[in-house]
Amino acid sequence: MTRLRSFVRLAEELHFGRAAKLLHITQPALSQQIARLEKDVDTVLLLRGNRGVSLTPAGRVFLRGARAALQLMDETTLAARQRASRAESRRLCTTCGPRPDEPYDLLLPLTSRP
Amino acid sequence: MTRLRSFVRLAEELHFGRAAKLLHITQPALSQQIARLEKDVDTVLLLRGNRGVSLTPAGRVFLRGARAALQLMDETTLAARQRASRAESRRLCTTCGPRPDEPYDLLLPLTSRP
DNA sequence: CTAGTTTACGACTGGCGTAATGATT
DNA sequence: AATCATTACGCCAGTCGTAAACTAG
Repeated sequence: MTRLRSFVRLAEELHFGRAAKLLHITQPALSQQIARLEKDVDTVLLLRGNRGVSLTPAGRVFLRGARAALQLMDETTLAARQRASRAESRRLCTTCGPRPDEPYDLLLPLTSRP
Repeated sequence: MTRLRSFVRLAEELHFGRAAKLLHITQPALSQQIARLEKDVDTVLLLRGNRGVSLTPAGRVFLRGARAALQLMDETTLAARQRASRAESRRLCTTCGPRPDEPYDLLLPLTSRP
């Protein structure tokens, strides 16, 4: 996951030094992350030039997917949290009873049910 | 990432033992993964009953997102690999020249260009 | 020599497996 | 007692940071 975020940042900056700084890690650490990512995907995602970095076609493809996946996970995490808070506030509300999709046995341990 | 796959599998099986077996890890390892995942998301995703496990509303929301994200990453990895292979075979083909979206300087090191 | 990336290496953290503990029927 | 999940703990792989090495201009 961290590797994906690092890759996206690097693909935006096209410069290991700047990207590493923005990610609050050192340049070698970023280099290792990318190396490992490329090894996992088994594909060269970017080309190291002496005056910076450029994306390969595979890298561009991967960038789109990585961005989408990261955004999806962020949204999902947020949605789950919000869903939990909503259930929580409803559980504390004494006037509203349980609903079909939210039975008490999914919200409370059996021991602490009223 | 592994945690997401573990969670999805567990959500399908609703049983730590079976899910762990299918994931080829031990039950405690799976328990720890889920615990860390819930800590990261800061939300209870599933409720441990004595006769199995059940998803919370937040867990169901998270499950959908996790499934989508995992599938997206799988597809992306595959797509990147295929893109790389395609570029590779085209690079080896002497009759087809470079295209606008595939300039030589992204496919070859500067030193080994014709 | 400078700018930029990678390699080497010691140290730390995370995650797994085994074994023990807890809780419920 | 039996079943299912969690906690405790030792161990190994992964990852970080510092420092050294490599490459191209």
